[in-house]
Amino acid sequence: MRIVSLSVSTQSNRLLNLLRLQSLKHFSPSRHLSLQSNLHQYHEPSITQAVELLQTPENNWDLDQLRSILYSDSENSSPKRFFHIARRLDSSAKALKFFDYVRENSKCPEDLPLLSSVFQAVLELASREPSWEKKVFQLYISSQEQNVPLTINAATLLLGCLGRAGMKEELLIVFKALDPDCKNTHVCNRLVTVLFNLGDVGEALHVLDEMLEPNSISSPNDTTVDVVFSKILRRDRPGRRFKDEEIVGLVSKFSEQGVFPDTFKLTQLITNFCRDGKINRAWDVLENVIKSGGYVAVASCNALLTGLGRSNDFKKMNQLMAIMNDKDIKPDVITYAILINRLCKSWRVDEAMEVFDKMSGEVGKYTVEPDVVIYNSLIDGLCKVGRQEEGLKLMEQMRSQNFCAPNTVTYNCLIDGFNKVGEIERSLELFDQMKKDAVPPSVITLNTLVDGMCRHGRINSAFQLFNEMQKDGVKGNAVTYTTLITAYCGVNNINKAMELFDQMLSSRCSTDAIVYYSLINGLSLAGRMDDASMVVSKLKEAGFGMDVVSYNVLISGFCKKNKLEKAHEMLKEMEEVNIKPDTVTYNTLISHFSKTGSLGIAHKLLKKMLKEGLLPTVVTYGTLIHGYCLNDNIEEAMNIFRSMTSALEVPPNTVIYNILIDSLYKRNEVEKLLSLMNDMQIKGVKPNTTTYNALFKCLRENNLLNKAFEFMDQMVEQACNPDYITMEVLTEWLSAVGQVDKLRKFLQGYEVSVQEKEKYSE
DNA sequence: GTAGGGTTAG
Repeated sequence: MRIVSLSVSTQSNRLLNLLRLQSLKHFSPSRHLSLQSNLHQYHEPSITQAVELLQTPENNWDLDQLRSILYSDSENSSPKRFFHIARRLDSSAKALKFFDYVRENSKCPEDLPLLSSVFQAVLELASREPSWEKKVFQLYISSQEQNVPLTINAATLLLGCLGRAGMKEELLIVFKALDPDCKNTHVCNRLVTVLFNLGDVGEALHVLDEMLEPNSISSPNDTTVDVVFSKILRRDRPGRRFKDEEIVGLVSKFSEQGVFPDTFKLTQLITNFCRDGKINRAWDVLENVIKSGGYVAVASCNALLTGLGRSNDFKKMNQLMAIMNDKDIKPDVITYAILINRLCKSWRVDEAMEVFDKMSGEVGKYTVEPDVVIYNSLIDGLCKVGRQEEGLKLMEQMRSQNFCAPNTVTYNCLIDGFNKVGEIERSLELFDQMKKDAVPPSVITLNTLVDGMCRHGRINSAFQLFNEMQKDGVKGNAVTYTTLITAYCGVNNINKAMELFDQMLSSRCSTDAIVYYSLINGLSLAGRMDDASMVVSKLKEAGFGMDVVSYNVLISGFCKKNKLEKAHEMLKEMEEVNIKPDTVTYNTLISHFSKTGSLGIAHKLLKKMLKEGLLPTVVTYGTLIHGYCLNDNIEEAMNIFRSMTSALEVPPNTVIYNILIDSLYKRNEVEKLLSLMNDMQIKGVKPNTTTYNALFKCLRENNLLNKAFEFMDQMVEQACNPDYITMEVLTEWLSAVGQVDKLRKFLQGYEVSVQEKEKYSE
């Protein structure tokens, strides 16, 4: 029955047949029983007759008739015929009786192939009967006792059965006892498959090693490669994972023998290595296959290009493109998309445009037609470097090409581009055009517009747009809420931020940790620590975790409110959830203790920080210097200032100078202050408005008018804008001494630059 | 291929 069903050409049967045909190549013809050849021959009346005879109870067998059917001529008593008779019996018990009959009527050793064939049929039948697990191995033992060798197919079947039954020990016994010429590729493939299924990767690799020996009769074929790489790629399979070097080693050894993973598996291997950041391994795999002359599709190269692109390795990308060119692997639209995208992401838009031009071969005709993705990458790239107008031109070019109409992403990129240069009106125009163009806006369109408006002070309009778009069916998400919450916190509208947060929680909008972090930050900066703590609880209830930055934010907030026990609680919690305090954590604490006069504790913290392997930064020094200044110990502050530059090579910045300069002004030490101003100039640290404010106050105290004029000129020269404090100090002082003219000239110095600034921002 | 936050010193 099964033979008939095999000839039915359903797809799965065709596949089965293909597999069988493939393994045929490696069969020793004398042993192999082909199910393919001359099927009809085994349905001839004599076979049916024999089967009918053998189906009757053994004591009813018509022995004469049987003998005449089976042994009348030598052509009749072939292994193939015997096999097909045995296989059509309805139980292994009946087949076994037949086996005994043949054994009694056969001459040894000439008739051994007959016995082997009948035994294969016995095994096949037994493997489909209840309690096959026990039967199959027992049958094997008895065949061994009778010195009947296994056919290749019997061996394969047996290995499969023992594997399925989980009988690993028996499996290896059977394999080791096989005749050497029976251990061919087909059988070894089955063993390897079975060992993989049992999770014994080590033993499977051992078998593979033997297969890979030179001149092995079981040299690997396509099935071997398929089995091995299927296992490697399916990481959920039982048994240990393959080591990277094992994978690369197998590819290389298979390649040497001229067998290769198929395109799909090769690409998967490369993708997986790249995803794990092991790009060199991916490279080795592809290189091995290419060098050994295996077929490599462009998809596999694209996988590697993606990996190389992610690590910005343009050198290797070019190298790969050269190899592809050499091996005549034609780049496709994906290849170009990868190159163009990576170049754009690295701000190398002109080179990206060059690649884009290269895609077109003959004039006006593309060798590879660019697609929407490529256009969008380029438009985004152009916008990110401030070339919005060129981006718009590309969008027009898209319209003139078939099947390449601008889509939502195209518009999103351009809208973001105009946002980034502050041209919100043009962003909104594009948004209108989008509607006319029947390009549907997405939540990203919404978020991009909301972000642009918020960043340019139009928070309420942004909120309005959000509501309108919700009505039009574009629902906001966690990103929308983050943007709005951050913006409202930024203008100190904490209540509105909290309101939005509650709205988000009560709507069924998806949330993530970032929304919570944003609000925690806003609340902490506003000093609303109880609210901040409440949001932290909600974050945890929602199943999210805190990160080091958020802990720092809270610690800073608690310190400023002088709630040290709360800050300490946070530190304890960090330890519990295994988040190590970082430099900012230490800086925050050191700053607090410096300011409150506990410089001893501040130094202890500094020591601990160093012990943890964290290097002090300019901020660390700044906090300590500020601490000593506040505690009226400017000498020690200066000591630290000097040591930071000499010993540890942390260059001071404007803030450091401002701390010292402000302190010197308050102590009215004008000489030292001026010498620091000089020091700044030597070190190339630019003073800012805060610096000049302290300086002018000090100069006024000491009535050093000419010095003030000098620095007023310098301030104009450096385009450092005065603020209301500068104006207050200078106005009071200069009008008191009748030098309003100088003040007027000072302000005139800014007029040009102020106008220029406005021109730029237009 | 497109969107969000980010702490510490003046």
